[in-house]
Amino acid sequence: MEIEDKIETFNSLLRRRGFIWGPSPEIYGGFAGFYSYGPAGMALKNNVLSLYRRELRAFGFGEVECPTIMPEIVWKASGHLERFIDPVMRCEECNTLYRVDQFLQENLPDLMIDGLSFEQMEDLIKKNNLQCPKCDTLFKEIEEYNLMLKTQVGNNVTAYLRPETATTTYLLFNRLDQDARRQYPIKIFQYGKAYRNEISPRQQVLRMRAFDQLELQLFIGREQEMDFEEFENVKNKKLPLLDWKLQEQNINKPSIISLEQALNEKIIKKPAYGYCLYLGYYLIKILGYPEDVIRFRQHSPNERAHYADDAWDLEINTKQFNWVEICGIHDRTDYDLKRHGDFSKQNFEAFMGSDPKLKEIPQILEIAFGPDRIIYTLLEAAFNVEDGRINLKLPPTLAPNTVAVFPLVRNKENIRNLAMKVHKNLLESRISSFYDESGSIGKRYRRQDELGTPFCITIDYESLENNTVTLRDRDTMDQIRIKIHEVSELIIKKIF
RNA sequence: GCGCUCUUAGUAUAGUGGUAAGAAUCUCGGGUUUCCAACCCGAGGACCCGGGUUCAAUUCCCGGAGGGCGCACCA
Repeated sequence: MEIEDKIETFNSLLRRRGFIWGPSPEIYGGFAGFYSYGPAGMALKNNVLSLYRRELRAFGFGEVECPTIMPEIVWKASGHLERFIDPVMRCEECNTLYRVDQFLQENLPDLMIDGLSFEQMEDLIKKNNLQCPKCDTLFKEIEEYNLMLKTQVGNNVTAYLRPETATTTYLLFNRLDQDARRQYPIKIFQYGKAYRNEISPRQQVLRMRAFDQLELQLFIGREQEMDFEEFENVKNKKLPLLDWKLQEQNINKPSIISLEQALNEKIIKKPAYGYCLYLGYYLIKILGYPEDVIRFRQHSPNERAHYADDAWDLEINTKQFNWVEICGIHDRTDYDLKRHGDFSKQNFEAFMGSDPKLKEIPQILEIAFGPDRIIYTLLEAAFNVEDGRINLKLPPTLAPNTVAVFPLVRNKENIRNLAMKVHKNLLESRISSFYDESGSIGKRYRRQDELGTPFCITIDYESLENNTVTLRDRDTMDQIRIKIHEVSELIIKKIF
């Protein structure tokens, strides 16, 4: 079969080899915006997550897990109830849906539409006899389109599935403050599902209605944001930064500059925020993305979320979907804790600076990863077709199988037995080994190449004589002979 | 959500108003095989869902679901 280096080949690989399936449930025709991971995809995701958990521990982060459903008051306080509900109107004739605020701004450019209530917007429509541009039907009433999924809990109590994990982390603030013994910044992350009722989910797992988030939070004082010890260690690191002023000039090539320079040129405001940019970059780099597919893109002031004072997206350049945001870094200020303090009647003020008399509400810096987007972009970046051979160049630590073991031929009992023994020994060392004896040896190598397995071990006739095996490298296809009793040790050494 | 378009084994496809929907790859069993998708034998597996037209629908028509593209949307 001819293997072509095309995006279609990649898309079918995702399904064939059990990375991503869907939309789920496939046997019932599918439900847009919902996908499943197969064994290979899940192994990859878990490997990324274990790596991240190890790294975050080293960077001083603790992990929490909160419920995915929260009562209405939480989302009132967070601002999501207000901001995640869009005013829309539907043409009764042709059923086209319009975003009311944008429609009004276009048709009544002299008026200030931002901030008007639903009733005020409805009045404007009636007064101006606005009609559907497609079929000239008059508009009637405004409906709500709620980007949050609503549900009922217990005796008809309204609740919402969380549209982000971050808010649920903030609700723990006074617990965390005690737990951390008031040492700032408090570094916490949460991994889990979030839900958004996207109008039209597309682009596979890049815009799902149920998706994973991995969100890191720094609770930090105003003084510490500007004088941040850990910034000193990273200030010379160079990052590809595309600030919004560059974008305004239609420049889309990022400047590769050090964080210190970015701070001096006022591209970023706070050292602690610069540290967050670095941390986001570091965690993405260790997954093995090539340098030139990564950039940071700053949000323009009107693109920012309701809670953000500054926001940069870490984006990956993909073949299929161009630049894709896989991580967002937000300066959320004291917005969240202020609001939750007000709504819950709690006092979240703490002594955080050098003045022992001055209490303040902590600032929050957030680094939000979309693990599903990481998995997709990582797979796409790893996908290669080399001389008709699919080679998924995943970093060895992340590959679903670390090693595969084959008997050179399957009809020689002693070769088979030795191969199975080698495989079993690897498993006993808790190395994820895969045993395969079906088909020709070449076919077995290719199967593993498609899964990104970095090493293949083959037991041949020589193995029977001198207890050695061949170790084949995925990328070079070169083989070396090694002693059987050194296999596990060597694999571990090559991987870590 | 609107418009256009598409939907056949796991994957990528051929084809048809009427016997057994065809080949590839794939999977399983067997044979062969001293290192990169080799070969031989045998087997398995599909017309997205619902309704209509018709003696007969996978095929034509309508609706739905899902995918792609464009528009809108994307904290």
